[in-house]
Amino acid sequence: MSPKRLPALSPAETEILRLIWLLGKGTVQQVCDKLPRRRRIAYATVQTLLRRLEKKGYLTHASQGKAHVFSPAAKREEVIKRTVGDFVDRLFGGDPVPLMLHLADHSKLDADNLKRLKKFFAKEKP
Amino acid sequence: MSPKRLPALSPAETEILRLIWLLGKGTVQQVCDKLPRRRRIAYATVQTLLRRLEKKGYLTHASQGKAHVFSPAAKREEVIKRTVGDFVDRLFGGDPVPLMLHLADHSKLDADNLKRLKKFFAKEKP
DNA sequence: ATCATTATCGTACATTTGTACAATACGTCA
DNA sequence: TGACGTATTGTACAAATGTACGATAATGAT
Repeated sequence: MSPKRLPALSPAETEILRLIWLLGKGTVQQVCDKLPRRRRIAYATVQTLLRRLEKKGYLTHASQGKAHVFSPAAKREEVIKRTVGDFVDRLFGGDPVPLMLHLADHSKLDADNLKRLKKFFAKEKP
Repeated sequence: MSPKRLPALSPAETEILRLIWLLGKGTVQQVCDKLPRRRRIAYATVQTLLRRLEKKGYLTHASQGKAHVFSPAAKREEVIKRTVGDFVDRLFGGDPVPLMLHLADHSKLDADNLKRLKKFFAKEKP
């Protein structure tokens, strides 16, 4: 069967889920600590978002001592694909090319990344 | 002065705004007609979204006969930049490279677009 | 002028989202 | 084993979102 379509992620949920991916797994506290300074939200808020992510099927938790350790319950690659797909649909009508060109144009890419991208596209059949 | 930060776009609003960009300008009816079949929503709903986009500062309207003609009130390029930026922040922590690689990997690019991208990256300084 | 047509406006409303306090439970150390 | 410090739960709530009905107003044809 195809992986069932999970409910869409809200912006705030997306960011929290990203942090869990970054950590591999983590407690509320650990997620809080990873929050970028530009994005200060209360412990309790993070907790709610983690709960909601679990209810939606993106996370599971295991109790370790007093704390809950949340970990991914859906394949990151899949989630990314769907999320990016939805985004491209809404903003670009489903055509990824304008987005790629936009990113290429507006991102300050360091030499290293530039090389990776150059190589990637150089390798593609013409 | 820097262009003032408009309130964030909701997903549904984003799609409607895209259609206005596509049309250049248009009435509620015209926007409805451009809705992809995958996305059937009522006339009145489109109307509400257009009104909200206007209130937020993304659109203006001019009355032409009985109908309202909505047109962009913010520079598309700016809006795109901010919207994509927010998205990259939330899903990739601000690093555009994974998104670019993801897109390159998962999009079925036709020869033409591939060439554009190849050329783009080939041209960049090493 | 009147009627049918078609647009807009005002309003509504259930959900979701973002944010968080207060109360309770669980472990740990003395 | 009792107190202390965290962690979790339950609950709350205003604002935003998605969706749309009913009433009203403007237009064009007769």
